[in-house]
Amino acid sequence: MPRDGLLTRNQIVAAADELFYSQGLRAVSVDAIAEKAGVTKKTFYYHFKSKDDLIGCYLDARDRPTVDRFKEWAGSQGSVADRMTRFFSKLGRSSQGPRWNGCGFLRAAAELANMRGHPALTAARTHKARCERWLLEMVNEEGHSDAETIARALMVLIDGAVSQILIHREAKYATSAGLAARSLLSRGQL
Amino acid sequence: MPRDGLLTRNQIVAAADELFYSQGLRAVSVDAIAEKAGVTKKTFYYHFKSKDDLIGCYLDARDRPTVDRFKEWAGSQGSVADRMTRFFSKLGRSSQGPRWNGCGFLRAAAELANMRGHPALTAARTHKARCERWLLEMVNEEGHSDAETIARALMVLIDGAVSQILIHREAKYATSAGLAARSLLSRGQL
DNA sequence: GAACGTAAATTCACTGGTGAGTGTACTTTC
DNA sequence: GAAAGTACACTCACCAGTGAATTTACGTTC
Repeated sequence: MPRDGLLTRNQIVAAADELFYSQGLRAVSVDAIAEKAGVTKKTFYYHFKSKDDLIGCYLDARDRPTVDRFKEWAGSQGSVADRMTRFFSKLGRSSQGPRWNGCGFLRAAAELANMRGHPALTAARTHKARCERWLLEMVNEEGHSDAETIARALMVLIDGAVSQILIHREAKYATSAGLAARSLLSRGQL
Repeated sequence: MPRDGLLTRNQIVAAADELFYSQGLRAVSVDAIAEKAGVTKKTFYYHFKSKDDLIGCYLDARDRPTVDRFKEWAGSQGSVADRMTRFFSKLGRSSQGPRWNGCGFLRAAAELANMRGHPALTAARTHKARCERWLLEMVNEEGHSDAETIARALMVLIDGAVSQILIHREAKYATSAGLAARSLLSRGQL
């Protein structure tokens, strides 16, 4: 009994998102995703070329929402230093939720590190570039010299904080990252 | 034909190291490791309780050598800022080697993020704590206030740089991390 | 110092289960 | 009635882990 194709496809991606994000890419089988989506495997393969294809779509679907959440965390009031402080504070709080498992893009890149050309790596790169661009715009508006280097450093702080929290499960790494961000922005160069 | 048991065990760990680090944990089968080590699967299971057990041993074996390499990169001359600058410069260079695939501990933690209690997560935490302790000692010797926060921030910078380089395969993220480290250390507080 | 027994180390062949992906046929909508 | 969407049942490869038998090193005994 055919339902709306796009709806089915979205249900599959939603199921994949839950499963992949919580358990990892290779740990989740196509069967498990199909079952969670309430669909047979053949239907799955009607909508996606392969599991790798789905992995790419899963990450693509996560891109915008993630960046939007970041922007929301940072807010639009105050200096870049203020905004990053808020950002890291929110990150610290959010990371203590029971479902939090780090950055899906980072984890995908870690798991598929050797698969050059894999759609997931492309998606991760694209996403991280978009984050960095957002950071760069913020830094630029404030008129820092060497804004690109600063934006990259902020990106390093974000992913570093996420990684450390994932390992230790302690929010204090976000606080430390916030401190580093403030000191970076209060000078702008060396 | 029994050989020296410890020798065989080490050969298995060495094979696992190559395979796990280059391809990931779940991507590598016990069969592949046994074959690379020149041993049957049963011999493997004579030396290790399970694949998860081996994964833990693989990371444990990596701990000390990794920290030693870090110490060597940083050297012992100059201020902490100097040493971190050298460190990030070496990291940037090393990351461009053909075999480099990021941090094995981080990647293991990313792949097994949901496996609370897994030996790999314990090993990763232990290793990162050891790195952080090294950083803390360095920072303390220089008499910074709030040395713990600074050490944590340096740790964030290291793993952040490694993550960004893994994603973009560009060494410039190490340079940016070095800049952030210098600005962090040149003030020490905020 | 030769024969022996035992435990450590190893092998081959196997099992039960699960993985990704497919062939064919059915159903619904337009 | 054609095409889009879905289902069931299947293939074949691989995977983690095991059972039973075998080989070797080495300390003990005569």
